[in-house]
Amino acid sequence: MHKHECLCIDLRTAANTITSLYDDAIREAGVSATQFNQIQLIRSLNGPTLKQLAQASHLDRSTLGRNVRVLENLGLLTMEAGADARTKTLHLTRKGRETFRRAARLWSAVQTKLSDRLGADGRHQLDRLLAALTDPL
Amino acid sequence: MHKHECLCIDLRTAANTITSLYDDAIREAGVSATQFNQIQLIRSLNGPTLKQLAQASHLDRSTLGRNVRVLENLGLLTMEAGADARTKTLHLTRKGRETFRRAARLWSAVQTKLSDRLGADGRHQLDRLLAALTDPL
DNA sequence: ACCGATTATGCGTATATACCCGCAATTGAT
DNA sequence: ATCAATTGCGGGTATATACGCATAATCGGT
Repeated sequence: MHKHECLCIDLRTAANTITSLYDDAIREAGVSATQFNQIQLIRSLNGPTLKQLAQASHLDRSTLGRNVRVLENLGLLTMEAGADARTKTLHLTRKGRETFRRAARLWSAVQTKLSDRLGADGRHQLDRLLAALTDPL
Repeated sequence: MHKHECLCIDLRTAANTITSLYDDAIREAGVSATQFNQIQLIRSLNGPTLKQLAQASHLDRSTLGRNVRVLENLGLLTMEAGADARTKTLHLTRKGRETFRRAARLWSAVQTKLSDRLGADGRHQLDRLLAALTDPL
C-alpha cells in the first residue's frame, strides 16, 4: 500500500528529473531548460518588461531579474530603458535569436519523445491534474 | 491548437506552486516542505549516512549535505561519526522529533486537502503519469 | 505645481539544487 | 603489508527560486 507519499515531494522530484532530461537535450545550444523558456517568452512577448516576463513565467520578479542577468552576460539579450523610465525592456540579440532557433529544435525532440511516453490522453490528463492541484479554490 | 506547452516548465511551475502551498501549511512548525521531507526520511531510515539519505531523496549528495547543515543549525538533528570514519550518520534531536510530530499533523491536513482535489483515481493517474515520464526506458 | 501613494527595479539574504575538485578513510589486489 | 583504486564528504561555484527592504520614477488628488 500506498504510503500516501507526499504530493509535493513527488512533484518536485519529477520536475527535477524531467528538467535534467531537458537540460541534457538542449545543452549543446548553450542554454538550460529554464533559460530556453525565458528566451522563448521574451521572443513571443516582443520586448517585455521584467514584470511582464515574470508574470508570464509565474516567477517572482526578483527571480526573473537574476535569471535575465545571466542571459544578458551570455550576450543573448539586452535590457533597454522603456518609455516609462522605471522599466527595462528585454530584447533578444542576434545571438539570442540564433540560440533560440537551435535550442527550439533540440527542445522539440525531447518534448516529442516525452509526450509520446504519455500519449495524447496522458498529456491531457496530466494537464488536468496539475490544473486541479494549482488552480485557486 | 496545441500550444505544445513545455512539459518541463509545466512540471516546474506546478511543483513550485504546490511547494508554496505545503510550505505555508506547515510553516508554523518551523520547517519547509523539503526540510520536513528530510526529517521524515531521517526518522524512517534510522541514522542514515549522508549518502543513504541522498539516495532515498533522489538528490545529489552535496545538495543533501548543505540542506542537512541548515537543519543541524536549527538544532533539529546531529551528525555523528559512523563506524566507517568517512561517514557521518544523521540523528534527530528531541527538538527534531517534536518538530516532526507537529509538522506531520499540518502536512497531513494539506496533503488530504490536495489529494481530495484529485480524487483517488486522479492521484493514481498522476503517479502513473509521473512514473511514465521519469522511469528509465 | 505639489506631495503622498503606487509602481518597477535592484539588492541583501536565504533555501534548494547540481557539478567538479580535492582530501581523508577504506578496500582490494598483489 | 603495501599501494592503487574506490568511496564518502566538504567546499567552490553556479543556477533557480523567493521574500523583504530600499530607491527611483510615475501618477493622482488637491
